Amino acid sequence: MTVTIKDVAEKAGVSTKTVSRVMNGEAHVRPELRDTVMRVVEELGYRPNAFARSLSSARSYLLGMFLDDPAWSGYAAGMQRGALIRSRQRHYHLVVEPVDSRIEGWEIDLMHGIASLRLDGAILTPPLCRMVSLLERLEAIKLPYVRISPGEDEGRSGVVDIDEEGAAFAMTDYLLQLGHRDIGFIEGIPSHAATPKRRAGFLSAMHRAGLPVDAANIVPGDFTFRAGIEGGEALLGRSKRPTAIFASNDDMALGVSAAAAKLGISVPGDVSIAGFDDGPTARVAWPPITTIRQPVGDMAAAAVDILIDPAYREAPADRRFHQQLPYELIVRGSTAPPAS
Amino acid sequence: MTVTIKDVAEKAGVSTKTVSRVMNGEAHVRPELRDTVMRVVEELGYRPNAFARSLSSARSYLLGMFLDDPAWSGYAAGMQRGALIRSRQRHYHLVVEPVDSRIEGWEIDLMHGIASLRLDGAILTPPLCRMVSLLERLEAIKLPYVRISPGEDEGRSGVVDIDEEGAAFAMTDYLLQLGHRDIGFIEGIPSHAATPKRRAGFLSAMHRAGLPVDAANIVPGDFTFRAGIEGGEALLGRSKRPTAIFASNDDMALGVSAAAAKLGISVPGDVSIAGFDDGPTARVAWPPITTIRQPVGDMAAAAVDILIDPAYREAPADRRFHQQLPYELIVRGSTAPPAS
DNA sequence: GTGAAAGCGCTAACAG
DNA sequence: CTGTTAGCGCTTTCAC
Repeated sequence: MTVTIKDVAEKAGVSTKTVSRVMNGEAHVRPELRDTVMRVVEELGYRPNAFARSLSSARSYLLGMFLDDPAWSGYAAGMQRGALIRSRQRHYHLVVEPVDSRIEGWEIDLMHGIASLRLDGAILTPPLCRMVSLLERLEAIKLPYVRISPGEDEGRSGVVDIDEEGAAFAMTDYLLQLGHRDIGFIEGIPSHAATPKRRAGFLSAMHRAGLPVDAANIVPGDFTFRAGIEGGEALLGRSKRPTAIFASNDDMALGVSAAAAKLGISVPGDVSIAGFDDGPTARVAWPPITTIRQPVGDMAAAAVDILIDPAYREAPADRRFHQQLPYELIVRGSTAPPAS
Repeated sequence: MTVTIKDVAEKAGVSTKTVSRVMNGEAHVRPELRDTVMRVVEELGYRPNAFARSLSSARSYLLGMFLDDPAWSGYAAGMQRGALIRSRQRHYHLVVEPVDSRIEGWEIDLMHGIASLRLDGAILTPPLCRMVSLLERLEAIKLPYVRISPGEDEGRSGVVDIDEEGAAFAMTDYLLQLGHRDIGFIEGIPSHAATPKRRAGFLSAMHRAGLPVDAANIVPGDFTFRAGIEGGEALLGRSKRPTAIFASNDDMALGVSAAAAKLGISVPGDVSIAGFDDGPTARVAWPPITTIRQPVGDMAAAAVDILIDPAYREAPADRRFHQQLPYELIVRGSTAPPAS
């Protein structure tokens, strides 16, 4: 049989409540007693039963991460990894809930799943973090949540993001510094808040440089490699093609790179290519992709910290629960000055 | 307040035990009563509290997946995704436990983490599935586990894998069919069981074709892109270079591809490149990588099914709990007949 | 087929 | 500072 709190209490000659206090690091226990208890805990190899604990207290020590990413991209994987690791450090467990919002009834499914688990909080990743009906449901059951890069309605909950627009501006500016004037841009999927922001950053850098942006230089995309190929072919197939292409994420940048290879256009000799995210794929390309590093792991970890903070339930709108993490411009081999 | 079993029992005019029986799909309930109860459950939106249930019964409806993958490759992500989705279908939850076996004391940490959760079972992925001391610990606490591709000691538990050797043989054979005779091979990380098996498959295909394998044609690797670059440079930098290179996974194949690009060697014109796994990176390369599709998602799902099977606890060595899933040779653009 | 009573292992609330 | 008393919400006996 497994060791229970009673066994420990008995052997240590104290009440179960005292053991409980020690295990939870509460104050008001004499240091000597605490040591005695800890020793017995070690001896017996006692581990509190998480279910019993959750049943009698309000907390479950369980956090949820809701993910709607059919492609299961490096972005989602990195988020998960970051949240997982931090959760463990803080003695919480993470329950990842994959969601497919294309399927009718997904919200109800999701709510059912979490209703029985009594999560202490949830992390909402894009694009779920923008689905108001989901937010309302969570609020209705008073489940605290933190959104990652929602891009709007930021007072509604804790938020972790980066300065998407600033980052896109910085990348565009970098390309301009290299001497590029005719720059193509491939957009992300419209459901993500990052999409308009990255475009805005691109446009504002172009405008600030006094450069016109030909409408044909902005093509739609959806963050997939395939979209990058198609966008790349569209941009590079024109008679007067851009000397640089900024794709809204790395997978699309790789697609552009593939399109260039197909067309016999060299990178970065004939065309420079930039991505966004610095996901796992950006590094396994040749040439490696110049990109914006988005600290997805740290972002997820920050979300965990916010959720665990006891003060968060009281004041979810507090400024300190809105964290913007730094991005970084990573210059690799896919960008160079334009051919003269 | 949330709805409890009592509320349902009261409103339906039955005992809590009857509600419990209905919720658990037990026999011995009159159909009409069952319907009444179900209706009330719907009306009230009742969801059983997983903690209360786990506390009083033996089951937790929680499965663990232990992952030791510092690189957090597509392989691990795919496994996770497959297990996650199947777990939800079966009304279980999956608790992913990332592990870093390079850190002293990881086993104890892991055991602590799971002790409090009373998992119903665990999925062990490579290379954890080969760590005997871990297996012993799990057996000591009677936690059923299923191993993914352990490569040895297969009677010890349920196992899900593919025919690694056969797959490597098939790939090599395909390259031979194309006309290649001088084929380089890059090995995986030694801690994975797949590593010697893939090499064995390669060697046996070469031997069967009556071809000698120069020792210099087999270079070490560790499944990373970097190792692929290094291995590729080693193989392609030689005066008499191989006309094809078979890397033990996709990331390394991409590394070879990058090395070839650096050296000005065209793919597949001058050298053919093949990978293994068909992970997310294989498709975002140019040219796309010819590879072996390993159904990682299905493998993880199969592991979930085995763990949930009530018969598994009794007879973990039963043949039906050893499943070998089919692999598939995926021909893409990175392979072609050798230049004449 | 159905129900009553007794916990599962822990913590909250209150005493002392 | 420490202990006692009640449950948390469910399932398990074991009656009926």
